[in-house]
Amino acid sequence: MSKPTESELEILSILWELKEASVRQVHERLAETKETGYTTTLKMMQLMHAKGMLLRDEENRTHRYRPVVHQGETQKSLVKNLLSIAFGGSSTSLAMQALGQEKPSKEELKEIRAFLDQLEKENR
Amino acid sequence: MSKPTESELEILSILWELKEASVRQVHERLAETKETGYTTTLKMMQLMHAKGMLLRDEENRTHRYRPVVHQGETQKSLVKNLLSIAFGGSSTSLAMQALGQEKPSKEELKEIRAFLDQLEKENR
DNA sequence: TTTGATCTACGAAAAAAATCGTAGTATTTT
DNA sequence: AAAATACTACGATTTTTTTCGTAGATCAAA
Repeated sequence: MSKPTESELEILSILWELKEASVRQVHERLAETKETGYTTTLKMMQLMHAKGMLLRDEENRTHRYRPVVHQGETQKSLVKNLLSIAFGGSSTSLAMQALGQEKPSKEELKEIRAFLDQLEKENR
Repeated sequence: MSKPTESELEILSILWELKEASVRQVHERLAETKETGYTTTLKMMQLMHAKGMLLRDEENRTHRYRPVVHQGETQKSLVKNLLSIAFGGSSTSLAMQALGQEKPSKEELKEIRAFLDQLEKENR
């Protein structure tokens, strides 16, 4: 599947969170942070549906949408792309850049360390 | 400064690596992975120069370009953006996603662990 | 049952990004 | 010095993405 555009991603993240939603719901969320018309959101979601990015339940007059791709897969390809295009492929520097930005909590630190141990173990 | 587009980033990363280059050099590198015409690259770089993203040395007939923004700053804003738009702000999951993608070497693992220790120390 | 609100569909336009051809010069090669 | 090659400038077009108005249908409220 082709890479979602910036605005498609905005919609996707809302849907990932809500699991499923109407255009109205998505639009309301979008409008919190962004000046945009209802029909714009509608069209956007129709397009995404046409592209196969969203599933649509047309049972009721108010259609309900769900994302086709899972957040994890999308994250993976976005990271992959970012990695190659801006970090010269170095996941280490990307990771550090991220962690420096939004400091992890104690629990998260633990989690990351465990993850690193895991990686190291596999690596031989 | 506004966020670079995908193709602008491609050019930027080449320039970050070479520090400074002619259109021809950049184009040659681009062409390795991408089907594209010379004048397209030229125009692109002229545009980026006009936008203030690239410096241009016009001393000689063959102009030489250099990036204005540093890789680090750009990485920072890209990560920030990705974090909020696709990872719900969780740097931990972004970091793990990245590290899982491109496994770090032993040295890098060390580096990351040191970085984590550093973070933890600061955090109190 | 009329009025108003809410939806979808759809066409079209606007805006943003990317591509490319041509012209005019300078430089190098033959 | 003629011919081939390498550059830049620039306009224009194409492609992609985003925005929005209008029409028609359904539903809810007065």
